[in-house]
Amino acid sequence: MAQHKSPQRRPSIHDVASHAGVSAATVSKVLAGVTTVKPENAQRVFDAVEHLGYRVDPLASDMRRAKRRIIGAIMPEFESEFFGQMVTELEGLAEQRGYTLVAASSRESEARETEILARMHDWRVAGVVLAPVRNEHGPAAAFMKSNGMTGVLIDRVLSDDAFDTVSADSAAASAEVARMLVGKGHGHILVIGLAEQAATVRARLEGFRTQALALNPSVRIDVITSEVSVEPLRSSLRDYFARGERPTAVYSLLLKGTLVALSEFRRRDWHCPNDISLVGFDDAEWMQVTWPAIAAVVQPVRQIASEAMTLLFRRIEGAEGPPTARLEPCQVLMRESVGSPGNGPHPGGGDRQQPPLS
Amino acid sequence: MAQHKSPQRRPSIHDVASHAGVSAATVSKVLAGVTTVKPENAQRVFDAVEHLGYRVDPLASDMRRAKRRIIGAIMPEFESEFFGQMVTELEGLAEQRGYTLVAASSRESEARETEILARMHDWRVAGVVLAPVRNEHGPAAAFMKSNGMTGVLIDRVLSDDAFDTVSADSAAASAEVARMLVGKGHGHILVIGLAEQAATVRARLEGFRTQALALNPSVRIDVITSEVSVEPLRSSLRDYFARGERPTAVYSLLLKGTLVALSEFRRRDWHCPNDISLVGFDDAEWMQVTWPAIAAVVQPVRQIASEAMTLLFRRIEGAEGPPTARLEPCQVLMRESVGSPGNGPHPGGGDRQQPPLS
DNA sequence: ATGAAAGCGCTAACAC
DNA sequence: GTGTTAGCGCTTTCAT
Repeated sequence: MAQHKSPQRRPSIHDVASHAGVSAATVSKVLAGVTTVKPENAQRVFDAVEHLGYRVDPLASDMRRAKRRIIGAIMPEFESEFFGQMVTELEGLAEQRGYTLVAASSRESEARETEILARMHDWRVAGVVLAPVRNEHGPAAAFMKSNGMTGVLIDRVLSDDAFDTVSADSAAASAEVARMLVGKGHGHILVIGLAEQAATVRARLEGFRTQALALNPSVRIDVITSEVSVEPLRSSLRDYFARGERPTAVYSLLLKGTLVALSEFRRRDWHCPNDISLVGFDDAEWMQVTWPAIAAVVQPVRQIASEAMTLLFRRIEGAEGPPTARLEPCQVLMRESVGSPGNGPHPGGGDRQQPPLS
Repeated sequence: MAQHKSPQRRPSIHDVASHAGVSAATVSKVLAGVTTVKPENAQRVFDAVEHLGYRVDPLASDMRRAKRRIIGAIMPEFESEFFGQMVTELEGLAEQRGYTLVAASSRESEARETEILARMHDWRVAGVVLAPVRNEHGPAAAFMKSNGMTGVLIDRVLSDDAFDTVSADSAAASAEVARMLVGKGHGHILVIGLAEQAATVRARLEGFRTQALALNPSVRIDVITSEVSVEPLRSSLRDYFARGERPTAVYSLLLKGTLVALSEFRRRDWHCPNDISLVGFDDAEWMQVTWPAIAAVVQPVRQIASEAMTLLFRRIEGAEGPPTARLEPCQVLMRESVGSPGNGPHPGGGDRQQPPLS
């Protein structure tokens, strides 16, 4: 039980040393677990530590070290469940190994991403977990490379020639979605996404398309993507429907797209799954309580986080060898938003017909 | 433009000093913006800095300072939009002032909360923004107090005798919800919440009850809360409905409760707003795209964050005086999940009747 | 087995 | 104005 917690100056290693009647160096050794210290002295040190409520100052301790026990994490945003969980996991994993995690949000900006990275470099972080805004070929990864930083790239990446990468197996998951949709008889499917996240989105798209066409060569797959942000995507989608296109199912390659799709369905008073089916990449808690529940691809957050940290620490400890590119399997959650085409009312070119509600 | 970015040893202040032909102390002064340096020398320093690509090591720099330029942030979780946005805001605000934000999730555990705080104390953070799991009277705040840490308490707090507090004006927002619900003719309303977050939840409950009864003394207000976590709440709610209770509206005092309410409505095939109305504390992006859109109280995240940081830095800079307790106004977003009672089918004790969907 | 000494990279007094 | 001198709190040779 710690006592003497004076709100003022915290005890330093010297206080412990003098209290234990040994030198600071010995205290340091004892606390580092060096076994060559006389047990009796070690015990005195432990007693002094407890008595004074001494705790190592990680900042001072890191000063003398080559690599500081800090891990940087850069996520595109913190607002979604996916990245929120990711940060939580990474934090726990870092803490387990005695490291402090410093997380920052790039707010979907590559410029900010590099600035943050520079700041983390200033801190001499031991390693970085970067979830790039776009993909592994952006300026952030380049910065890390040219500054000899050690890191792991996650999420919107496929593989890299300098860093280990870990991401969800988008292609496989998308193929499974294709199997389900085509299996249910959907012959005209719209896929929506943001193209900037090139690597991942392309993988998702290709995985889907390949599997769908393999199962039914005559299936029609339309694609709407936006280069920039989510609003252009909304307009494109609106135009697409306005010109009378009537797919029986929509597959959104990202969460924001799922939201956009739902809101456009609302505008037109279309209900899932009778009027149209919907599947989205990325699950969220609300998707199982809405009416209808929304089918979704669940990314294995914990596995990605844990694999990323394992690889990262391996590199921090000096592991050599070519970078690895891990793909973690996803789970596809079929829910009520997916039905068979032609089962519901599905009025021809039907536009809005009634006020919303119920 | 920085050059000579050797991936190896980064230039130190001494490298800059010798390159500029001055002492390290002078470099330090120039970089700190001290004006008593000969302009010519200052320029040589800047040149050297640019030439070498020198950047201050914040860790080393903090060593000599009393307060380190680090702010700690502890949130109950990162997975919800509210806390995700909060961290993003806090991070930006800290960065603006040249501070690094270290964020950690207490994962809704008071024990972990204190551990994190202890670790942050080890780092000698200049200040802490704590969003306590329960309220301002928990062990975390006590720890801060007894260790003389400076901090601000946010979100699940009302006021404290040692720390400034900033939170949403739950009571006022709840009163507004009451006005809307009672105004629409609801005479039997169920309020659900988690009681542990005592301070805030009680404020919300009382704000609601007081206003509702003022408007219509005969309104019936049932309350279901759980001490522990969300699952008991679900059971209680299920029991409540199972025993035939049939309020015309539900007001959830927290996001998880809204989710639970929706999923229980689903179980019974009740639709909003025809079968029952719903309003939730805490808005989320999905609430406006689901069918129906869910009415919600929006907390002013940015204002809370900005006010908290302002107060915190004032204290860090040594401001004295009694702690303040700020309440930031919320916005109530009425949406389709709220209707007038008796407008829809609303079958008496009606249990499930049809398969779900549309 | 232990301690003295020398820093890590930087800043703050205090001379000059 | 500027440099010298001392450290911040800790770790790490390297004598002893």
